[in-house]
Amino acid sequence: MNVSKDEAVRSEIIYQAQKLFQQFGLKKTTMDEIAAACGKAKSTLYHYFTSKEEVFDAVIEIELTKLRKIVKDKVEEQKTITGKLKTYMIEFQKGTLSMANVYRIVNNVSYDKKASKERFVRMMEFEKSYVLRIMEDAYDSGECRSIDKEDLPLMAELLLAGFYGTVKYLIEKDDKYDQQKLERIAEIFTSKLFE
Amino acid sequence: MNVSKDEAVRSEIIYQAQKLFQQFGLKKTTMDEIAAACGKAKSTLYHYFTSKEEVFDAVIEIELTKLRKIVKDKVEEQKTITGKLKTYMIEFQKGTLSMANVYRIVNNVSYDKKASKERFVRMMEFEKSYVLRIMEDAYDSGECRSIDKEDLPLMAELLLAGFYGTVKYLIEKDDKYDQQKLERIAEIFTSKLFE
DNA sequence: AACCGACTAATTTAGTTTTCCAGTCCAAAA
DNA sequence: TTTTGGACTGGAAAACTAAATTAGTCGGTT
Repeated sequence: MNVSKDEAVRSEIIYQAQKLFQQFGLKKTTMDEIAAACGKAKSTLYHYFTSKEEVFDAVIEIELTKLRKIVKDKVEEQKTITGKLKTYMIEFQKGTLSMANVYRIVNNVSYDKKASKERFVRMMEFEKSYVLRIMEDAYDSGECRSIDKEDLPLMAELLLAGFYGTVKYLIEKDDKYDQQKLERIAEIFTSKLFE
Repeated sequence: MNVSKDEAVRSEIIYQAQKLFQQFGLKKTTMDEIAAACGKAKSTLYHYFTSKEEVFDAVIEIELTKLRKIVKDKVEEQKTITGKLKTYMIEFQKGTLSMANVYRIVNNVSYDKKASKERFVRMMEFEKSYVLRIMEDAYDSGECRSIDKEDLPLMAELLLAGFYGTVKYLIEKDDKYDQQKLERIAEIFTSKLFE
């Protein structure tokens, strides 16, 4: 055994699991199926992961890491705080739509409410800290002087919760997704809340 | 028969149903129980309402009417648009906490997802139009000139969806309800979004 | 016209059996 | 020694059934 081989197998399991979770979701994908897709026996999987949930979390982590990289690159192209925040919202939202597993976390599509909620909160904590850093950077370099620095954490929370609450409501109500409206909402949220 | 007698029976049914729905919810309250509480036979109820759902909707309507009256009185005490909007949010939210049936609609606690979502959307449409009127009045009397009048409907929607999305998220996360934080959120939402 | 009791059709619940699947164990292979 | 696979297990979920509830109807009574 060597470490890189070990890593390769792990990656293969995650890769195959991702495809299956993507299509069928956490509940309707079995460990036997993941093992079969890898050409291995189920018990082999348990040498690399302690549980099915852990496999799923690994898949989610990979997807989120990918998504966050994309979002980060786009955000960094922006110069102003409002440009950054607006870009963040639009790109993150766009990304969730193209990643079924992440979509399920963000929109609480699950069979295990408790676990799903925990994943959502964990993800949100990370996003909040990222948005907060964007805000603090802007604050430190002299933008948005009209806001108290100690209000920034609450502002970050409000921005995210408000934005996702709004998107969710609009999706529920309209039953269709409107890219332009989304941009308009992100615009209002950022410019009004933050300029 | 006379009309006022008819109305009295209707009211009695709604009143008894309200108490039962309050305690047990829509699903776990039976028409037999409502009838028994009224001292009438079940079939009598069907002279006044065509279905159990209709009784429930009547109860909701009564509760919402009461709540809206309270909110309206409080809002009218306020002079400024931000004062009005902040008061609206806080009072409406406070009201939902004291009315179990309204609470269930607002927070989507239900056994019938589709019906519950419809009730929620219907309620929100009404609230949106009320908030919009507050905004338009303020606009017409010269407040908030920095906003396009045609943006007001979207602003009303954002305010409500954002506020409720945020409150929901905070309740989920904190698992407890903080009156002061709620006020701070309403404050930021209104002052930042609207001042 | 307002009401009731008895009825029905349909849904819900409760109980049982069967199937499935996450996770373990042990032996064999590498 | 480390990795793997096949067989196994316990517990949970699915499928099915029988029994009980309950929304809504109807014919008759006051």
